[in-house]
Amino acid sequence: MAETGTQTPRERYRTQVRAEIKEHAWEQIATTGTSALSLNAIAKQMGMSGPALYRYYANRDELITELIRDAYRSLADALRSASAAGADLAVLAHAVRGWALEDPQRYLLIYGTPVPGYHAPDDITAISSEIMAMLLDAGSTAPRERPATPFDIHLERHRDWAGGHPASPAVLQQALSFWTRLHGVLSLELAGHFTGMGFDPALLFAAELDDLLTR
Amino acid sequence: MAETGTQTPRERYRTQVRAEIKEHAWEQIATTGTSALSLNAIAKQMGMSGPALYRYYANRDELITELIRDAYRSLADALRSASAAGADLAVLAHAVRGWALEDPQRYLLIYGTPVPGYHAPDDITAISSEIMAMLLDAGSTAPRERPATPFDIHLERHRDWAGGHPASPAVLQQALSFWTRLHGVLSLELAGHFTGMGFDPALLFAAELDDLLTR
DNA sequence: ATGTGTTCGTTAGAAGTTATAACTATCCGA
DNA sequence: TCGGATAGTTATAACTTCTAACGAACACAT
Repeated sequence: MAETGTQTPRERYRTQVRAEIKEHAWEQIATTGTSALSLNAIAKQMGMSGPALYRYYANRDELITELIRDAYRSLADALRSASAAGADLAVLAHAVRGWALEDPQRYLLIYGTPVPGYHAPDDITAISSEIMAMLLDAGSTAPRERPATPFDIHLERHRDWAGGHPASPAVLQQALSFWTRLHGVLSLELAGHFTGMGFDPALLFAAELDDLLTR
Repeated sequence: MAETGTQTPRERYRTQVRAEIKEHAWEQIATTGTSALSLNAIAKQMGMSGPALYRYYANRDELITELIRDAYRSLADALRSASAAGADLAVLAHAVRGWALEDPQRYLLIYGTPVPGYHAPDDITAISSEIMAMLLDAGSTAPRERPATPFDIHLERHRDWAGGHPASPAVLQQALSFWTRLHGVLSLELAGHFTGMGFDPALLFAAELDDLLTR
């Protein structure tokens, strides 16, 4: 991002082509899903022969990993700008939902069915931690008061994932429930499991969120 | 299932081969995921040439659809036998969880990322409805009493998906939350998003369930 | 018992895919 | 202006799904 001015022409061209490849990849993913992503098809769309693309991405996995990274970054950005505006968990929830509906396949690329054996590189899990930290921050502005649950006690002893965040176990639990509940509604909605049922998924989403926050 | 005695030898052989194909398919899915399922590889494993398999399944989609159908049936069976033993929602929840952990890819085949444009045939959605009905039955044995929520009012007017089940809106909502919450925890767990975080997903699952039932 | 038609499995092949190797052309910096 | 790095090409291998054409096996009726 910085240092663009000191790039050589070749470097500039290279990053530009890589970006264009990703754009075509996103288009293709949005319409046909990630499993049907074809490097060959992208190359043709860009007017070059298949193998030329391997100058820019070593293989299909590397491209997809880059897309996953970008997707995580995009989600983190959305949450960060909401957080910067002083958002509480309710606002963050609708930020997540809006981001997911904007491009369902992008959401599913992150939180959908993974290929067995795939392990995200460390920098991606770092973004994931950053997202978690934002949830914990938002939950800490109005921490819940309630009697300790068995899971609270468990979390007291297993809070490494919070990365030293000084949230109470109740807030830790709230962040986890926030994540799993919103994902529960969102992923079933995006996967089409509610189509034809008649009710409005947005209201179920709101109900689940409300139940969590007014606990 | 019935009429096995009146099957011709050819019919018997055919259903037997189809079953064997599915067994190999499940093996392959469990290790490499559904996206990497290869009809060719299955044929080789069975000692026959690739195209021979097309006598039994018209194409890859038809085989996968059959696997989805079997998975739904298996889940419905698990819930039905638990229900028959007089299970409440808590027991059903652990039945679902046990069933999912038994074969994660089988769960994800049903509830994971779908291929855009795929529509399940009617008999599969019928099984899905049957599962929903069992949740409503279980929730009706000890119906929740509580003030009506906005979502309750919405459900009052959009309850077609319940298929004429006489459950109160509160129970309808409970069944939906049951579904989405358990799926939220389970799918993230099965997708590996909790690995390395340290806490026990079973306890988060239990906490989410408890929160729903003691509401 | 002997046709006979259905069904099964084969090989051949088309049209894709990912990915590598080898070659050429282009570009950019020294 | 020259020369090495880089970009793109074609050819090829090894896959995939799936169709077509053929032969062989089998079950059933006469």
